Amino acid sequence: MGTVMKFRNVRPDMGERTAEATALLKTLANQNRLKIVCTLVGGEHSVSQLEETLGIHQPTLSQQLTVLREADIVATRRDAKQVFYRLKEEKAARLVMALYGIFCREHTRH
Amino acid sequence: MGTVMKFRNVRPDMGERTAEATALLKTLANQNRLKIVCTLVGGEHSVSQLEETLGIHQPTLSQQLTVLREADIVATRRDAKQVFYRLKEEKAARLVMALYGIFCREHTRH
DNA sequence: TGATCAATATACAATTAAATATAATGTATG
DNA sequence: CATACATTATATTTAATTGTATATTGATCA
Repeated sequence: MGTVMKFRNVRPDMGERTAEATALLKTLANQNRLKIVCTLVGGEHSVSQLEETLGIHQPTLSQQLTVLREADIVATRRDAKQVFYRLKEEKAARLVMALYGIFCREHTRH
Repeated sequence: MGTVMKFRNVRPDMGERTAEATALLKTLANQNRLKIVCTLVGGEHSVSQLEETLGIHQPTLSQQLTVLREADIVATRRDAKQVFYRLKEEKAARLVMALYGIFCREHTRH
């Protein structure tokens, strides 16, 4: 109760996995990239769709998509002139869902 | 099925909250800080306990604790010479628990 | 075929921020 | 006031972000 929190029997030592976890956190710790990934949770989008939906200008968008691609978080499919992006990494999708629960619903404490 | 994922009916637009969310992600997107927060999920620790447990040398530890303090993620309590840190921000605790679920259990796709 | 347009990607440069080691300083206790 | 512990300052290195310019790729049509 109060503000202190304890989860004594869960012990998330996270140990060896902090490297992997922080890598994912870093990749998503950018407003543009987080918006992109959130959008892709709803299904694949082309670059121009993302550009219009998010209002991120094209080279910036492409650069951040490259970051996500190199982090293996997204995959692409080409259809004629357009390139469609989709989520590939389940961990990223799960993290976004968790963020959604934390930030976009008010404190559903159980 | 496959690698493509869709959550059509969940729509985490995240909208206005990306700023808040990325701020938290950024704060945790550092191995030292993530280890500290993971440790604190198990209850409060003094700086020297953290130093010993995590093997982070003392000024670095103190600097990262300052970052966490300024982000309002931890709070402190002084007992004689020692300062004890504890988690204060529930969102951070919830995010760490989510990370634990994602990285420290193998794919509990239920 | 080659000129052209539209969609996407890359290169580069400039700015700004992050990380961490070393050193110096603060502060409570005994 | 000496000690143990904790914090802050400084300096250096390294990385992230984003704008502008340019390049690539695929489609279209004269």
